[in-house]
Amino acid sequence: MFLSTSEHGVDAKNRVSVPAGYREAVRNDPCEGIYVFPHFDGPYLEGGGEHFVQQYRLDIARLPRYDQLRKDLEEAVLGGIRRLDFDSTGRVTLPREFIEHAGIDGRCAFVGCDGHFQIWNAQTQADRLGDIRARLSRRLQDPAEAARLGGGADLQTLMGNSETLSALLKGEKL
Amino acid sequence: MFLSTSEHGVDAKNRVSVPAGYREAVRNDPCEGIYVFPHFDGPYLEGGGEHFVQQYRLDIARLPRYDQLRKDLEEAVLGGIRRLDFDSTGRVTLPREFIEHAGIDGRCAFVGCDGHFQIWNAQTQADRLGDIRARLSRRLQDPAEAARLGGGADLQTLMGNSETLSALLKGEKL
DNA sequence: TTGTTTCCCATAAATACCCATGCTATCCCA
DNA sequence: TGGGATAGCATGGGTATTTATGGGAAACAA
Repeated sequence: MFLSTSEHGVDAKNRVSVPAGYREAVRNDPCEGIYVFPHFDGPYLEGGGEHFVQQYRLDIARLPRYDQLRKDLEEAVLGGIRRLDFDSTGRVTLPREFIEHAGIDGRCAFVGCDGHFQIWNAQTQADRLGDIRARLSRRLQDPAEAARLGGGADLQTLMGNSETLSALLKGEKL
Repeated sequence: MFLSTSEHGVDAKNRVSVPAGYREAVRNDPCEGIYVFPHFDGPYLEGGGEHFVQQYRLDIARLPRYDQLRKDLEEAVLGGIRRLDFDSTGRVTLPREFIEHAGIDGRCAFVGCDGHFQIWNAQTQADRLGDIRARLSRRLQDPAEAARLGGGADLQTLMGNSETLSALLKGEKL
């Protein structure tokens, strides 16, 4: 999966090398490339492999057909997604509107988030990181917030407490 | 499937290039073209390939024979659909009434929504996108709304990502 | 005719493809 | 342990191909 952050240059043709580890993560996908869209939540792009798109399609398909949230997601997410194919050296070309949305000028940062990744203007991302760390530090001092993060139960405990997991372990289907 | 948004010019003969990726998506259909109709939900057209039409036929066929909803859908959807064939360079000619319905003047935007796509007046679509993003961003800050969209990772996802968990769920011991 | 549609060709811009270079971390052997 | 060889990665730039789009000739309908 997608892990770690790395910074890359974006050349005059809007090409950028996708981190080798990310390419490795999508090696078994049917197509040689990544799916990316301008995120609605801020000046950054979100992307991933086949599985990443499937997850959005699934989430959207679960909503009622004429639900406003569904229609919005279809247009903003599915309508925004573009498949970016790797060239022979593992680069992709960013569409101009993506570059504008993320305010990328020369350098960008890939931030791995397990099942997906983000692409930021390199400087913006670097600045954000400090704020994010400070916020986390502050928030997790609140026991209630800390508890949301797993509450201290490890897998063993979960297995003992969860009927679903127990069922699974007995070979039943979800 | 149909993904991504792209803007194209509509010339004096009402011709417009269908995005290459969309043509690719219907390559295996029996006919060289797309099916389009003026949507009842707003000033835009909706279209797709063979599969798109079949889906509507199925949905409608499932309704009782003399149901008003069925009759309306038959007339508005099935009656509105036209097959637009590609010319040798991948363009289609939009019927006059389609152009009027969508208020297209010079430029239009194709918005891919997975199984189908929409065609908007380019400016209208650009303006809407800003609103949609803002609405989504706002809505998904509400934990209740966010939860509708899948919430935390489900077990299947976790299983796909973690060898340890997969092993666990298959009954192996830690 | 006159207006409309279909087919064909021309061109410009955007995109994909190819090969070359420099950097760095790693390995191997003295 | 040091230093050169090596492999993988990031990056630069030239060329070919595809795509979008404009316009004209031929076929068709009113």
